[in-house]
Amino acid sequence: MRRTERYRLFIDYFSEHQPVAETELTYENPYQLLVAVILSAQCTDKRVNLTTPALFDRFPTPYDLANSHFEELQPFLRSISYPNNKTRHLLGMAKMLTEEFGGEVPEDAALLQKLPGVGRKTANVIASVIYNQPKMAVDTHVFRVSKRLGLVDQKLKTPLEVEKQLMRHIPETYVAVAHHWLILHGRYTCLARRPKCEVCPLTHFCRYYEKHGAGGII
DNA sequence: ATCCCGAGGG
DNA sequence: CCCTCTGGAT
Repeated sequence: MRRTERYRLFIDYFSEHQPVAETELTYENPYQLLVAVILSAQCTDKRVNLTTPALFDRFPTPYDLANSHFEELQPFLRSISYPNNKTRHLLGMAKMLTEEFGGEVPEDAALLQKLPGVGRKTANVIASVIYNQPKMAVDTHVFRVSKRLGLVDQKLKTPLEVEKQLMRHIPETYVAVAHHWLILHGRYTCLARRPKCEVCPLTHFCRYYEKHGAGGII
């Protein structure tokens, strides 16, 4: 099957069954989403959402965060992964945001990536969700699922390579929603360890299923 | 044991 | 390219 055909089947299915797909992180403004996405590295959204209410209550603006310090902030992040790194990231991010960007979250992905704790994936999420830019953030789910489905070469080794191939094939107007489709599919069906092929609606064009069959283990 | 909407540093 | 960070869920 040709690659363009896989994209058509993928988009057709989710357009029909999941026309609206958005992030599960809870946030009320760009600053809050930026913080939430930074915290979400190697951590479930559910756990981030348990952490952020107290955090946003104590630090409602980047200025509050910038005026804090490690010992005060770190306890808020104790129950998520990499609390020490993320404490440093948030403090550095807030400092740069307030000192260089007037407290506003920048729109440009290249500027976003200058912020401590913000890599390409996080920058693309912000640019896409907050500023409606056609950016594909490649996280662990997008990386795994797009390869399994055969949307990109299975041998690709970096998220950037996967991002480029996806962007080459997905129409701009579908990039944002397709990102969330890949996330949702990876989180609830195409699981990393034991994908639920028996209930997956995409097996008729999935390269992973074609190769491993039902119940195939990685 | 392996993974979770990664980033930074070597 | 690799490694480290590092809590919680399965």
